[in-house]
Amino acid sequence: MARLSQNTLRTVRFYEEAGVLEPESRTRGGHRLFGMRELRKLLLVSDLRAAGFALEEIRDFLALKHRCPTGSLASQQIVARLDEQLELMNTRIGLLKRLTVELDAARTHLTVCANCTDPASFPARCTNCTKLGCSGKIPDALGVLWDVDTER
Amino acid sequence: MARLSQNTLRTVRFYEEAGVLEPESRTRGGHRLFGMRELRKLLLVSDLRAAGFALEEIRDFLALKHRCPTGSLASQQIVARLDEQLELMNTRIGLLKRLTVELDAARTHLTVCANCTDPASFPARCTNCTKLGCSGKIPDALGVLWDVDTER
DNA sequence: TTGCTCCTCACGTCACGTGAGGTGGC
DNA sequence: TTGCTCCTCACGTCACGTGAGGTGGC
Repeated sequence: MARLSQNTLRTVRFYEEAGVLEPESRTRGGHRLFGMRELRKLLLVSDLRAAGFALEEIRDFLALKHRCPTGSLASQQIVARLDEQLELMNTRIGLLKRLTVELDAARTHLTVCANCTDPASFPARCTNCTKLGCSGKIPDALGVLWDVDTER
Repeated sequence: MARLSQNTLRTVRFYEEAGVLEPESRTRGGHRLFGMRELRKLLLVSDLRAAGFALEEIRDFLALKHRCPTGSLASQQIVARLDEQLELMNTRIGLLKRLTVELDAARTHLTVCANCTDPASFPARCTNCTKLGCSGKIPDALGVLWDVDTER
């Protein structure tokens, strides 16, 4: 289970403690035995964890169908939860994308403008820079990294 | 600082303990005083944390320029680190996107195919489903949620 | 003087990591 | 019988949360 899912043994055991996974049986010596169902569940759990969801949320999410009296009610609840999760993930994707743009701008500035100004004050002054790819101002992230006041 | 950066007071203090932030001075009573420089740093730190980086990595990253003898060396090192970080963030974005596609497929299946098969076995059988938007097979995530063997 | 905010311990929590010492199973 | 893997405590860690009890500053 651990190897197939790229997790550690400790993680699998911790998920069992948390009520997310359950071995289908045990060997006489106490070794846990899992089937395909639990493996597929673990793979989904790993993805949801990587997406930033807490174990408790995940456990509740997985238990939703089991706790609904009718299938159509379960279906409704699951759709509602999926909507919440998709929204959260989209905002996370948005944040990551904005940050990549910001860091990429810093990278561009450092590489493109390396020698376009007085080396002593690099990368502070770039107002009149005419190099290709230079935005003409210091990206915020770079200002912080270089301990420079960009004053925005 | 805390309010302006959408963090808690505890978080700001913890970042100080971790050597990431430093108040520019203290009032007689011990109150921390911060300036714009630290606020801008904190905003970057918050973004990097949200992107999944550890405080220690962030601290080292911020200290890079300070620990390089020359500006051009610092520039090189920072560009190298930015490249690593951008790659990591891109893989994270990829994972999130794949998961959104998967969960969205589950959502579609639950809403579009709600009544296209025997309600008792829903959402298991969808092989001959002709509804618009139905892929004809159960998305993995939905299989797990519905505790159904999709056998892939 | 009254409120509200900030201060410092200090213990709690979440999701695991990391040995210590022992057993299982091919 | 030898290796490698698994087992159960149990304590450590990271990034904070959450009071307890006290002071600051307008």
